[in-house]
Amino acid sequence: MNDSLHQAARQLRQHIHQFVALSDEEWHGLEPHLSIIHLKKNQFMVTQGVVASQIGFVLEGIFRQFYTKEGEERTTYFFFDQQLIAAYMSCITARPSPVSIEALSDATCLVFPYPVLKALFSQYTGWQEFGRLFAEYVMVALEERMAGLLMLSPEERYLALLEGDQRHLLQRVPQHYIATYLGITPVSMSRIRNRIIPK
Amino acid sequence: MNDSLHQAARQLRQHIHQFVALSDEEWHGLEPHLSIIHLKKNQFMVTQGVVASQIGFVLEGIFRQFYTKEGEERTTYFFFDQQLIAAYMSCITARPSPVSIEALSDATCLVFPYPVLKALFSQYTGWQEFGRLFAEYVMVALEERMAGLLMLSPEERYLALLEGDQRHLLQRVPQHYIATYLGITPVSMSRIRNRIIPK
DNA sequence: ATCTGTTCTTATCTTTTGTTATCGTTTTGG
DNA sequence: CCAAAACGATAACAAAAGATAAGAACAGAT
Repeated sequence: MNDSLHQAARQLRQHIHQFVALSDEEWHGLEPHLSIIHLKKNQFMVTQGVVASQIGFVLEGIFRQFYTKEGEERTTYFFFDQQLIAAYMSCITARPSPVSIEALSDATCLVFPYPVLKALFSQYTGWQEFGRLFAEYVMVALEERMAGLLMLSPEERYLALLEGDQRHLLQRVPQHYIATYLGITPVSMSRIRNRIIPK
Repeated sequence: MNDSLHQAARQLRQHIHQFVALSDEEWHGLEPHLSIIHLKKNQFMVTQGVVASQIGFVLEGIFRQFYTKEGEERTTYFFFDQQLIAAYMSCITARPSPVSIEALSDATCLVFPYPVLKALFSQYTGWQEFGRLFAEYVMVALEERMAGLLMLSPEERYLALLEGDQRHLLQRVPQHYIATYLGITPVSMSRIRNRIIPK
């Protein structure tokens, strides 16, 4: 049974390796703090208003991150397989999370506490470097997201999604979540689809 | 004459100190690479399409960062006194910058090459930590910017600006730049102002 | 298999925003 | 100091998006 934990840990290390090559010692600083959680569809991993303290790594499943305002939800991000998942901003700032993260399917995650990661930052240069590179990675993603919202029309944003890497993955999420991700209403997105598909 | 350079360097060190306390040795790794540049109003500090390699620190002046698309410009950020200024994304990714940065007034900056900073990252733990904290700082700012664009109406975004820290500084920049910063046209922003001021 | 709730489309109506053009006013450069 | 350019407000019209509601297709649960 612990096999699955070890295998998952290996996957996470592989993922982190894309950012930085950690020594075995550095890696072993994190490994004992890993555990696996299972979530049912529609279960929350992070709840708005609570200070987030867990970092996850998606082993299986789909998640959405969203803001709520006057009962209306706006999706800001989708998380898929083999991705780090967290209300990272809340972890960093230690302020209550403005967003919730919800499983859109039954899901499995490897998780560990952010305080552990933070301690590793100051303890090991490899982890400190990972912290920088990961933050830079998120930064670039956010900049592109912001630029899209500012520069592209709703139709262009939809088309960009269709051409993106996550094209096929997004087919598994309800369209009204995608609509709010694009900053428009589901009705408006339906019109856009209608306008485009005929081609 | 070198006095001004030293004084500027002290200001930069003070600014960086908000992120991390550098040892004298760490600081001296950067100091020799600092220089001062003067820009005239409307002069570009970073040009779209060129790989940026300079980090600046605004000593005096106002700057705007903007995207261009089919001749239309959208401002993504304003930079003021005592702020680090760069097409950081371009520096990090070593890809041509999608944005330009333009002085909106005669300006003075302290500058240094990004490659120097990058070398300091791997050489000193203090600098590595600064790299992480700075990236995290930018990340949080971008997340808030994105959330604003996704969650707030144009009018709410304008009101948020009026209540922001940079309230007074923004009075010195032409309104049509602010309009594109909010993701709307100058005409639309004029309507919003009209709608609001009567109160 | 049926029932219930969700999801998506479509239609209608309203509101908001963009577009274009005009007109004072201010700023800037020669 | 003057002419030209830039700036901001406003009006009129067109285009796009939001709100709401109705209905069809689909999935999940009992």
